[in-house]
Amino acid sequence: MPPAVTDPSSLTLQPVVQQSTPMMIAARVRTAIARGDFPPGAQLYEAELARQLGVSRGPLREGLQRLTQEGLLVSIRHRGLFVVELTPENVRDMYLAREAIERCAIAVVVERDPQGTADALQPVLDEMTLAADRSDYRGVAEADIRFHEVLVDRAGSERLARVHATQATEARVCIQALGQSPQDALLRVEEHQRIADAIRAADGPLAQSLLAQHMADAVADLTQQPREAPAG
Amino acid sequence: MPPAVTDPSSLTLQPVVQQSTPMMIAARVRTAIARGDFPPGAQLYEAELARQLGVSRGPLREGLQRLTQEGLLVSIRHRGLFVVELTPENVRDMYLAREAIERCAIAVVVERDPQGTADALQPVLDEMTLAADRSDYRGVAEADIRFHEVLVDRAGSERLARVHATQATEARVCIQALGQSPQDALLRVEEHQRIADAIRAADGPLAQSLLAQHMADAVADLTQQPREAPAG
DNA sequence: CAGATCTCGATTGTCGACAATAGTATGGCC
DNA sequence: GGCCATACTATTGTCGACAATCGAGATCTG
Repeated sequence: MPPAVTDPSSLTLQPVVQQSTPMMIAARVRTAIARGDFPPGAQLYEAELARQLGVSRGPLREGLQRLTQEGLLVSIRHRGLFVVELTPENVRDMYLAREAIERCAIAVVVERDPQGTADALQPVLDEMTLAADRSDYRGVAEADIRFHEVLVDRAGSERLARVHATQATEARVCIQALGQSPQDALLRVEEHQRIADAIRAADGPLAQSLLAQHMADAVADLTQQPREAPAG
Repeated sequence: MPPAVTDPSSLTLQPVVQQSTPMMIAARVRTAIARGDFPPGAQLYEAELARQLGVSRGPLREGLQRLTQEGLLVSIRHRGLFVVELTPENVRDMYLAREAIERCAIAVVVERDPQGTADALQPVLDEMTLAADRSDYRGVAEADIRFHEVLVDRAGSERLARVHATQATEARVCIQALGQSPQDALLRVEEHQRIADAIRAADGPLAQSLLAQHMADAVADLTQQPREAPAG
């Protein structure tokens, strides 16, 4: 056999299209919802969406079914599909589920590769810090999401990642629907930094309890219930 | 206003049809897969399935999209839909995700209502014991699933429950594809009883570690890797 | 006879049209 | 004037048909 031009494993030219159309549609709509184009409670009209995306209603409906299965949309028969509402109860449930997944992710990465994970987390933290310094709350929020995404991805679990992807979108919806103050942003950066430090130190329980505190703070903010304020 | 016949909240007569057709289709197919009608790796043919269920391919595809989103089916473009394979890696990942969810459920129920949860678990345990006594491994497996379902439902979280529903189906597929020995059945009953006891004692960490051990045992069985055998 | 190429069948992917339903606006009645 | 019944409209739910793609078997060539 004549020698190949290069090692086949190195030129990895990826397939042109691999994922199904409904999957891509779901991704698009998910992003749009996360961006705030469709606020919580808004109805999604099939005909218009299909027109905008340049597809028929068939594939569109299949993609929307996926988002409904994820819980991002709620379907009312013969009425339509609506973006999930952010009731306090819903928010608490969202963060409960997120905590379940991320606690597991922490346990795995601490066991597997705490250093590498902390290293992967650091650039995200730097970006978050930068965004906080220039009062770019949107940027802080995006980095926040990315932090948790990186954390879960590092666990290397397909299922954890899939569940978390849904939760991250819901989290984005929360953040979108929420203004932020400078002290909140700084607190958030601080919390994430501590979690990363605990992971680097391979202290799973500490990282998990810091995570829980972080989540509790976020829920308190979102549900507008005053958390225990420090005296003074 | 004349007094109502009875308290409206007590006569809860549910709507005739409320859930969407794709949702019902997904439930049917999910059950069929759990029952073993479609073994792991089998292809699902749209036309035939649609004919059997008495619906068109449109709604059927929408329902199947849900199962694909759940991870129970895998889609290959222009090839078809296949039931997920039970590779060792897959099994490990499945149980990792299950453990994440159920640890959280335990934490919640221990905090909330350990007694009530233990009481709700007891009949399932009794049934499991009975099944084990008469060597009804299928019955043991069903009770096993039910145990975890009750546990998660008791946490009262919509998201946890939804994620777990998927995982329970995958677990059913595992169990379906697995023979059992008498000593395994007895061990399993024992493990579940201890978890329930720990929950009744409101000892969250103990219950969680027992759960972890239980899951590890199951994975060891399923992946056919010998777990550390007690000497003797 | 081995290998590659071509053709055919089956299955999936996509679309447009029709039917059914819920909400809305209008008209009539008390 | 207020309330109920009715017709209408917009949207969703469903279906059948057509197009695109892949795999397998047959065919041809060296």
